[in-house]
Amino acid sequence: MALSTAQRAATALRDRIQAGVLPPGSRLSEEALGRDLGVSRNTLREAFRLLAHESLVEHRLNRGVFVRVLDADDVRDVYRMRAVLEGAGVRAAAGAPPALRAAVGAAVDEAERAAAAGDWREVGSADLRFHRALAALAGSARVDAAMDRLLAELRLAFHTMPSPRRFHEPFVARNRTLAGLLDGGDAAAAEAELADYLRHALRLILDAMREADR
Amino acid sequence: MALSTAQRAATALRDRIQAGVLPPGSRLSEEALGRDLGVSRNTLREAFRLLAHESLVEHRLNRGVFVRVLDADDVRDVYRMRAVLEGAGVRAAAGAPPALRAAVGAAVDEAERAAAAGDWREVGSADLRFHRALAALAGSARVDAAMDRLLAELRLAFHTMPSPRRFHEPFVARNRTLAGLLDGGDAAAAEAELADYLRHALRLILDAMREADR
DNA sequence: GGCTAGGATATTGTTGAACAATCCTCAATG
DNA sequence: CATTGAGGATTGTTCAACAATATCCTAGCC
Repeated sequence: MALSTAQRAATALRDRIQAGVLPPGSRLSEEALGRDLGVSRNTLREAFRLLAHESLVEHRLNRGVFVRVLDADDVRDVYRMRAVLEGAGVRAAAGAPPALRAAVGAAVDEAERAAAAGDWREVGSADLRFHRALAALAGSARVDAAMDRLLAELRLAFHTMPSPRRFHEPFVARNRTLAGLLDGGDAAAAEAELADYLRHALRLILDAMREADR
Repeated sequence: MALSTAQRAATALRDRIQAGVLPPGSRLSEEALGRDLGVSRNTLREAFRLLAHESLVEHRLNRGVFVRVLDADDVRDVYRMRAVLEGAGVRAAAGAPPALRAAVGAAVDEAERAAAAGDWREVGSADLRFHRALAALAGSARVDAAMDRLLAELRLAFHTMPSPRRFHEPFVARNRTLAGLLDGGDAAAAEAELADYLRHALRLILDAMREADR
């Protein structure tokens, strides 16, 4: 037992949330979930704190914990922060270790392979890996951790996307373009491409959210 | 009672940590602290989770929680992340709302007043406010939150600084310089000044840490 | 003397039950 | 229709107990 019971309960909940079994807005009843997962209320509460730390869940005093709901403002802010972290990575690309630079290209390769196979779910996660690799170029553990939290949050919003293909397909080519600019050492162009990419992706998500609201 | 018992316990512990009553490395005994604060072990554990979220405290399975100890690598990484967040703020300064830009200047004013009065502790916290205001120029709630966590972590390292004056005095003038460059709209110069400022501050802290290790 | 094994001790991890405090529902009232 | 209040459900907190794990000390060995 390398992990505590609370950590295992948190993992079980995290899986259910990201699989969509517990959709955003759901209230997580301590009694029902505790019975379901076979842990006591106190332990479940510790698990809740862990998930709250990851912003997957929101704790409201005396009202319980709820699966996080991202509104349009949240999504806009997530993209602002993405621009900060990924932008830092892109600017640091020239001086970054070869291993980190290679990870960027590898993620693009995987996305292209998955796209060719029509596996859009895998395209999505390769896309996340690509952008995580961009931020990692900054060479900071804290930037990496912040990026991970950010992407976990973003995954919540992806649940409202109707067609994974329509959302991910346009970005495979853009990722390739961006990786090419980085390899070529054209930092300014890479930064501009990244900024435009993020604007584009943000617009698609916001459109989908407006759509889903009706 | 707007705050939960756990939150109040966390506040009490946070105060003791930042006041140096509980120095980095201290083990926080559940029983002793629970008796001391008048809360149960379960509630204290919830408070621990909150502080762990702020990186003030570290939870090791089956060994308890300890006041966080920053080593040299941690401090270097904190400054890498500061460069990312504050750099983003500086680059966004031109387009930032007037209220946010005014906050930058106000923090410098306060630091100068405190320096004139010889209150070096207040100079230190005005300095933190200044840099928080820089990051805030990015206009992102998530950047603000990340910056707050970062500065809370950094405060832990400040405890090893022998002379607050020697550490804070040189930076009052540099902050003024930086604010001037921002007001003048010279973004590139401001960015360069920020980078050099951070290098300078990092070096002072690392020197002090090496000193303290003997 | 120094090292290892093993057990006593202390601390954390987890549980279940109990009660207090708070929120939500919904019917009765004006 | 808005308000109020009782009742029920859920969270907040405590307590006591036991299990699991780490730490420390001692005895025995080389």
